[in-house]
Amino acid sequence: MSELHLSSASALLARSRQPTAEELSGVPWLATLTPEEAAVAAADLRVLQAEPGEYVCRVGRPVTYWLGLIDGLLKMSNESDLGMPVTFTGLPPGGWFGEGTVLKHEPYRYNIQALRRSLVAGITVPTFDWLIERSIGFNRFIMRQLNERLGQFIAAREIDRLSDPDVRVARSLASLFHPILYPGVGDLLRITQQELGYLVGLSRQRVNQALRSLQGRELIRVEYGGVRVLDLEGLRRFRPM
DNA sequence: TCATTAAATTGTT
DNA sequence: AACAATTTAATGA
Repeated sequence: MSELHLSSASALLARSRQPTAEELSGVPWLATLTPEEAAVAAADLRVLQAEPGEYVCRVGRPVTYWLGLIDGLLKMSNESDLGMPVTFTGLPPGGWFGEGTVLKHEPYRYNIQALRRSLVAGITVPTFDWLIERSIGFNRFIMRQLNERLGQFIAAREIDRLSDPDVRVARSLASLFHPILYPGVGDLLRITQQELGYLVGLSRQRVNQALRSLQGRELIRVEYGGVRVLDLEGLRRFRPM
């Protein structure tokens, strides 16, 4: 996988463009704003295409945007002081991230890398601050987002401790289908078995085996280039027999 | 629109 | 890790 990264905020800016109307509909929090607020936010919104392997943001970089995913798939990793990857989280369409660091005006604490060609959206920090100061709906969205993400990170730590590969795949899928954090996913998640392997830390073969085990229990349906969830609760509760 | 070909993804060993 | 089978995407008549 290539090690491209954005050399600076200006590089990101140069490659970005204004979103189309269809792309705007993929931004879940716009609907929580008043028409006036939404107009301001939409005017500031930029989108850019991230290539596979490309870093959207890196640890330590100054924050210039609050970012979200419209289409594609990102991998979020958190590194310890020693540079050892600690937790991985998949980031499907509809997910927005970095609000914690944007709020505090601190450098990014995560690496965000595109697993495949992805369309990333962002608003500038001043606009983010403006919405926080002004919009009740936006604050509600952010508060719920922070709360849900905290729960997700706790779940991710538990998943890392699990030994049974089938359970790990089941729980990881369940967190990728989180309806509040990732409203853009729907019931069909576009992810290849290879990509899922990267996220869960398993070989593609083992992921394939786990997926058809889960399919055998009517929890999911394996499709070409994606997974359809039939029973989200069942995935969360899944235990090997 | 259809047929052909290449590329991506899956299923199996 | 390798291979065959399947699905999708792209191309051009």
